[in-house]
Amino acid sequence: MSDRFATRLLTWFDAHGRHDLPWQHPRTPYRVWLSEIMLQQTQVSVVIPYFQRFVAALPDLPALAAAPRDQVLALWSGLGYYARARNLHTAAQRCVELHDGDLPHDFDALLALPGIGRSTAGAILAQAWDDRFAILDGNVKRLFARFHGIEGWPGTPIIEKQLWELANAHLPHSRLADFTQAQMDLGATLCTRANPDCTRCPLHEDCVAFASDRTATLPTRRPGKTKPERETHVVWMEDRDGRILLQRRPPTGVWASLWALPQFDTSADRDDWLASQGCIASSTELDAIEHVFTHFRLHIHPLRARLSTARMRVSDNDDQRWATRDDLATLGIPAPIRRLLESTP
DNA sequence: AATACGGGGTT
DNA sequence: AACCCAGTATT
Repeated sequence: MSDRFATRLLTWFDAHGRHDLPWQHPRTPYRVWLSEIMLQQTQVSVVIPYFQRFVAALPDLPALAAAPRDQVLALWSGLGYYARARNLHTAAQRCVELHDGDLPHDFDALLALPGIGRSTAGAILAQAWDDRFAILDGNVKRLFARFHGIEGWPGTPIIEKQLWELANAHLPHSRLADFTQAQMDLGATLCTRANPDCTRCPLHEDCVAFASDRTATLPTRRPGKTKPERETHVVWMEDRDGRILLQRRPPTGVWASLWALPQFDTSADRDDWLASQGCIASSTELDAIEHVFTHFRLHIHPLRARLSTARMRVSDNDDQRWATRDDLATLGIPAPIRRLLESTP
């Protein structure tokens, strides 16, 4: 049986969909997987240069599995949600151990890999193998919330369950890769969050939101909440040769395992640490940097300190290192810290 | 069921 | 300045 939704969407896709995304040529399971992970909560235009750089450095799954963790994080640096990079790396190694160096062609085996949930597993199977699985990303949620007039924030399990059922109900029996891509292309180009272009939409005749003039209020917005503010103090320490002291962040929490500046909750803690570090020739407070996360707003107070000696008592190790300006490009560094280090003379 | 997890784009 | 984006893992 042919679903009008799927039929019309596929016809539209052939004429107006995106057929030139980098992960579509060639469309291998590895490249599909990598793109799906990078695209989690991240816009296509942002992902493209990262994807190109990543596959140039690590062109296949065994290369990724064999790469040092720091290289993977460096390739990810600036994309955010760094657990994605660590999970990707771990999953690649598991594929080498368990699946002969390939991504498994099996829903449950994909789901068992770190970083792959229900939607990404479906996306990989549909895109790489034309298997009949639904996805439910932001685009698909928006499409079906509007098409069927579903009220309620899609973040709640009740609404999400309804949307999964609709996504499955509209699945065609062929062209699953194209159907998957078509939903995302429609959501990205016509059925956009703001000002959807309904007159050009192949589905508007059957769309509940269009018929009832509710495209502006569907899908229902997330309930608003005020963000807490947090403060942190960092020390930008330079030796006489201009090398910068970096410390590895703890393995969990914000910026897990990335290289950042020594960081303290209070200026008193910072000063205690500084006093223990030997001869400081000079120190200057720099302007605070504001950085907004999903769940809080962080004010970073940098102190720039210059050492009168060539190097400190501490030597390079796995959690602490003196980096030259050139080294910064090869390391995984949080975006605001990188901006600070690279924008200040 | 709620929260943690980045960074950038859009309006 | 909100709000959102090709979500997943943890609690």
